[in-house]
Amino acid sequence: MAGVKKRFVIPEEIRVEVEEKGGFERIIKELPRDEIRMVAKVMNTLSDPQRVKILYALKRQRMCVCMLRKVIGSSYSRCSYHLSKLKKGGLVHSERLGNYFIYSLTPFGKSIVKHFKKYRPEVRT
Amino acid sequence: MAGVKKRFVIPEEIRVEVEEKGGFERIIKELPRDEIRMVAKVMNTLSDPQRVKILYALKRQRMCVCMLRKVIGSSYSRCSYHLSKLKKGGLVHSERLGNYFIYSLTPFGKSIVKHFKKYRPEVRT
DNA sequence: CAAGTATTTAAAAAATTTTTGAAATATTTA
DNA sequence: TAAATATTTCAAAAATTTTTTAAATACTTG
Repeated sequence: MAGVKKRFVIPEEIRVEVEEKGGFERIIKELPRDEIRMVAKVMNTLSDPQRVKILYALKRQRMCVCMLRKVIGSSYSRCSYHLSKLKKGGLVHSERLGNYFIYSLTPFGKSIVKHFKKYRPEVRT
Repeated sequence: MAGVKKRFVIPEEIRVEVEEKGGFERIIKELPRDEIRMVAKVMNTLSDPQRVKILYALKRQRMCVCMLRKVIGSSYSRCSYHLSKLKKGGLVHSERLGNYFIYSLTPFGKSIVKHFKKYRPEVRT
């Protein structure tokens, strides 16, 4: 009949474990929604190798856009697009120096770059 | 004239810093290409809030697909799509239990989830 | 073995992201 | 002030990712 919700069944072996933790609904309710959103946002900002490369380069040395575009091998506008994403994500910031814009890591950007090594599968423990 | 490469100019203030580090070319050459590729890959796998949510849920409790799809509120096939991405990224693995597939974090997956808190801007130091 | 359940796969459609190329800005220099 | 330089912005095109729907698998149970 229409509108009948089919009850879903958790396999026995798993249900035991779930009950020990206060039930499925509770596990769901206790997920840290804000943290999840933030993590996904940062991950998304860095989901492109060129943007990650920019971050690595800036970790070593602040640079103007004409340098950064050499680093990733791209046009100005492409580089600018990536930089604006990184900026919107709060990872880099820029200041004008004459005709140039000098980009560098924000404290937040630095704190993240610091943990990059965690993302090498070699680290599997 | 055609084919003339325009030499790019690094602003004075920056060039001093760059020379101290052995020059621009060297900075570029020493970027850890493999690490950059790996970082971007992991970030890319987790660039979606639903996938991050799955990881958080699995950190707490191994689950079958019918549970995970409730967690993220989606259809089977959508959930399956995300799971296959996570699997391809080496973050989760699955084992059959009768009619069910039970998903859980790989050691690599666990090692990464462990560092999620780093990705909250509140952590800015 | 037929029917039911859980899940995956495949293909097409929809949505999002990235790239490109041209034009707009702002600053410096002649 | 005109010309040159560095960079951004915008809109269209191209590429990629995600969603949807339907069909295919594989296991379990009657």
